Amino acid sequence: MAYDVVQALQGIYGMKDDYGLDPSAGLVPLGTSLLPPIVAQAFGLPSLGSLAPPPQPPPQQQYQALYGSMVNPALLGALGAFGGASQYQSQPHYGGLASTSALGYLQALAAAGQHQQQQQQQQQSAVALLAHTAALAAAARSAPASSSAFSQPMQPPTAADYCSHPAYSSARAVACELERAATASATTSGPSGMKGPTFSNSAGSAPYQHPLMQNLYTAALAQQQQQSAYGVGQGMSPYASHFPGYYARPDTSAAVAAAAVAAAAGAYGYGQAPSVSYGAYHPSYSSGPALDYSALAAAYRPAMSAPAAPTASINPQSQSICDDEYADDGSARAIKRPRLVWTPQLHKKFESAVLKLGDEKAVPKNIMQEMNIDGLTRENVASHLQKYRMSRKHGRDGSSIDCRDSDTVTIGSKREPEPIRPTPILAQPPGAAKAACGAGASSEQIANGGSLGARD
DNA sequence: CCATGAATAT
DNA sequence: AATATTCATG
Repeated sequence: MAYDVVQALQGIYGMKDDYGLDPSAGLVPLGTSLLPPIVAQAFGLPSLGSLAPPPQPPPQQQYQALYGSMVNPALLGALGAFGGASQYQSQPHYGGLASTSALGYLQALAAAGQHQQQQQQQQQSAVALLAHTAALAAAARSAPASSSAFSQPMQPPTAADYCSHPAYSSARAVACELERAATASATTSGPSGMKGPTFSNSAGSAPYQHPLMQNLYTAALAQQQQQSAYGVGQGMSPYASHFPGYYARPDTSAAVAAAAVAAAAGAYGYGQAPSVSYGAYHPSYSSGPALDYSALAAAYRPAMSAPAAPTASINPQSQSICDDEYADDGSARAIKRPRLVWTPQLHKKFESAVLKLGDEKAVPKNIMQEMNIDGLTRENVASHLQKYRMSRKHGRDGSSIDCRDSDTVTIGSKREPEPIRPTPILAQPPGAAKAACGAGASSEQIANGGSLGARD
C-alpha cells in the first residue's frame, strides 16, 4: 500500500488542492535552475540561468509548446501517472505506488517549491534542497573534472557532449542521489508528521529504490535538454528518436535523457563489439543499439576487471537507473539482464540440444548446459522451451518456431526468406538512425568463426 | 533449497 | 508476439 503523500504533505503545508494540473507544478520542485527562462518569467519565478531566451513566439504559443510538448509528457510520462503512460515503464516493483500518490507527491513538491520561492522556509523545501544538494555532491564526485549536468544546468551541451560528456556518465549517479535524498528526506521528515513512506517494493530488497525521484530527475533532465535544444532547431533534441523504446514515448523528451545515458554507455564500447553470436540481447523492446552478446556476458560477470564504465542501464525494464551501481567491493550490483533474442542460430542450437537430450532429459537446465552458451540462463531456456513445447503441441514441429531476426518482417510472400546471418541483427526501428554519435550499434558485426566463446 | 513448468506480466 | 518473471509444486 502506498503511502499517501498527498495527505501527509497537505497536512504539513496546509495545501488545499489544485496544483494538480498546473503546468508549473511539476517544474517548481525540480529546482529553479532547471526552469527554462521563459517559464520562469511567465510564472514570475527567478530565472537563475544565463542562457539567453530564444526568440519569443507569442506567449500563448510558448506555453503551448513548453507545456504541451515538454512539461506534460515529460513529467506526467515520467511519473507514469496517467493512462498514456508507458506499459514498459511500470515495473512490478512499482505496483503499490498508486499513480494518485505519485501525482500527489509531485503536487506536494510543487507546493513546497512555491513556498520556497515566497519565503525560504527550510522545512518546506527540505525535500527539494536535500535532493539538490545530494545531486550536486554526486555530480561533483562522479564528474570531478568537468561540469555535470546539474552543476551547469544552463549550459547547452553540444551534440558531441551528449556522447562524450562525462556529465552524462554521472547522470545516473545524480539520479540515484536524488532518489536517495528524496526517500531519505521523506523518511526522516518525521517531525513534520510524516511517516516513513512505505512505497511498495514487492521484492523488498531495496527499500529505497524509489522510482519517483528518478522519474522526476529524468523529466528534469529532459527539460533541461529540451531547453538546450532551443538553439539547435525544432526544440526537439536530435537524439530523441534514437531510442524510442526507452520510455515507450518516442515523442517524449524523457527519452532524451535515456538516450544520453545510453550514448554514454556506447562511448564505452558497449553496443558495438564485433563478434559473432547465436543470440543476442537487445536493450529495448522496440529499438536500441545492438548489444554484443559476449560483451554482455562479460559484463555480467561480477568479477570482471573491466573499466567501471557506466554499463548504463539502458534497459527500459530497469527498475531503477541505480541498478548498475557498484558496491563497495567494486563488484557490480545487479544489472538488469537485457532481453534475449532467440535468433535462428540460437534456436537451432536449442533444438539440437533438445533432440539430443531426448524428451526425458530435455529440461531447461540440461538444455542450457548442452547448448553451452555463455550468458544463457536457465530461465531463458525455460521460457523458450515453453514456447517450443507449445509450438509442438499445436501441430508444428518445433523448428517452425519463428525465430527470425528481429529486423526481419516476413509476412506473406512480400519478401524472400531472410538468409541466415552469421550474426544476429538486432532490432532497428524503421525511423531510427543507426546510432547516436556513431558510437552505437551498427550491423557491421563480423563473423569470427561461428562459435560463441565457450563458457567457463 | 533448487528445478520445473504453467501462468502471468511486460 | 516474444521473452521475462512469478508462483505453485515436486
